[in-house]
This record gives sequence, structure tokens and C-alpha cells, in this order.
Amino acid sequence: MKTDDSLDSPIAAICREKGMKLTGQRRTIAHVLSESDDHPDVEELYRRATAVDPRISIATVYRTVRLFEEQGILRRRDFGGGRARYETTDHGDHFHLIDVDSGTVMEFDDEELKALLAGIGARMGYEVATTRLELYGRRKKKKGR
Amino acid sequence: MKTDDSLDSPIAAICREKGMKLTGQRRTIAHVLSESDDHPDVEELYRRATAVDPRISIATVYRTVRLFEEQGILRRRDFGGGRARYETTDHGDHFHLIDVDSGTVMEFDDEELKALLAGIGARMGYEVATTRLELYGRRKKKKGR
DNA sequence: TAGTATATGAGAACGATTATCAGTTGCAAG
DNA sequence: CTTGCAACTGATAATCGTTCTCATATACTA
Repeated sequence: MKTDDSLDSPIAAICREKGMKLTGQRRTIAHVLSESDDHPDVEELYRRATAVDPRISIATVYRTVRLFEEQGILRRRDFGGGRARYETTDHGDHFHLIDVDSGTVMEFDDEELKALLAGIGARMGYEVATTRLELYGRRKKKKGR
Repeated sequence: MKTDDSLDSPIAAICREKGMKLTGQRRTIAHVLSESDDHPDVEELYRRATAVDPRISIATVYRTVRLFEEQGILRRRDFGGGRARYETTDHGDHFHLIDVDSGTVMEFDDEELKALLAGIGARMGYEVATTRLELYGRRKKKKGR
């Protein structure tokens, strides 16, 4: 496949560093991911990638997303609805708040919360390795009743 | 189907109260659920139900579990692994801690945590409707190093 | 520039769940 | 205690997201 330097991206750079073979498809998918700051599912990534280069199959998107997750470049999330969603790992650990009306996913972090969760785990005799925390809610009216 | 009174159970009573048709299969599944205090998936419920009465198909277990969820008798959980798991709603709201080595699911509750989560949601302008919180961890060594 | 290990595309396969449909059953009314 | 019918059930096909298969193509090394 022809190389298109305009598709270079931070994630493509990471792939090169890690010694992964940088195919045209991977370059495109890396580019799409680097430009995404939301939580797309595979279908959506496929849409965005084929908009850049139609010579990409959905199977390759599935494979690449799995590869990137194994390499620590992506994190897989499950917000219900039966499809996995992905986010880049470059912006640290955080939790999610999902607007149940619009489906919008927001991120948040809270040190007190993290400490509390670790403490609860410890009290139960466990070392907490992973936390899955999602708040599902609806926007509050600003004022009045 | 022949009625077997030994299969009456608290959940069967709820079904009757709600005016649901109490078939033999439902009676058996209700009985199995009333005796379960863990978080079985459909496959496991099917195993337990057919042990009591082999004239139950997996399709009926899926249907019944969905019906019971709609009726507020069961709560569906997803602890990963691709299969839904179920718990009765009769012991209130709580969170889960999963032992990643054994797969054991433990329940816990914490008022401070609930308050903190509600506060975080409110600060972001949201009324939190549902919280999904799971801690995945491994048992700590008791003492020493 | 060739050689080789690895990646890709297209579609089959898979696993959990839901839908379909012909035959059965709970239960209410007579 | 029968009858009638809406609701339920079993068997199996269909669905949906995801992974696998395999023949072909390609990145990267020498």
C-alpha cells in the first residue's frame, strides 16, 4: 500500500517505537484514533477509517483495536448496548458519567473517591486491581421547580 | 403440567400477587431463584432448574429471567465474560467486589461512597439514576511480606 | 530487489440472546 | 368439571457483535 505521510500521528509513532509493523491500514486507524477524543465503537471507527481510506475491512479494525489494546494504546470500555467502545490511554485513569438521554459520555476523576474505593477493598481483604465505575444520570434543571 | 406445591416459593408468591400466569416452569425457576444467593448466569439457572424438572427449555429460562427483570424481581448484572448474571432484588442496593482469581462475587455497601457519588454527579449537573460500580481485586496476604 | 514473517479481505464460524411458530397449558367463565 | 382462549413453551432459526480461516498481499530485513 502506498504510504501517505499526512497520516502520521502520535499513535503511529508509538507503533513504530514498539516495533509493530506499520501497515497502511494501521497508519490510518492510528490517525483516526489520535483525532478522536470520544468513545467510539468499532462500527464508528470503521466509518471514520474508511472515510480516509476505503481499502480497510471491518475485520482489520477489529484486529487493530485488539492489538492496540494489548499494547496498552487503547482501553476497552463497555457502557452497555452490547458493543465495546474504545478510548486512548493517553489521558490517564478516570471514571465516566453517561447522560442517559443523549448517550453522551463524560469523564471525571476524584482523588477522594479513589482513596475511598481502595480503602473499602482493603477492609474486605483485597488489593483492588481494576475499578469499573459508571454513573448514569440525567441533566438537572438549573433552578426553580 | 402437574402442580407440585413443594415448589412454592417467595418469588412464586410475588408472581401470583402481580397476576402473572404461574406455569410449572415459572414455579420451578422461581423456586430455584429463591434458593440462590449468588449471581448465576442463564446457563447455570438452566442447570439448576432442569435438575428439579427436566421439562424446561433454555429458551424458557431466558424468557422468564427477562420477564422477572421487567417485573422488578431480578436485576441483571454484567461482570464481563459475555454472559448476563442475575440476582434477586430483595436485598437492596449494593456494589460488588469480584475476586479475579476465583471469580467469586461479593457484595458490599457504603453510605459515604453513595453520598460521594451523588455529590460528584450533582457537581457535574446531573441527577444520578444508576451507578455501576465493581471492584476487581485479589486477596491480600494476611501479614508479612 | 528478493525473501519471509506478518497483515489483510472476504466470508464462515461462534456464542449469547431473541424471535418464530406450531402445539400446549393455566385459569376463568359457565 | 368441561370448555375456550390468551398466554406460554419447546425446538430451532435468526440476529448481532466479534473472532477465526485461509488464500493473497505487503512491510521490512538483508
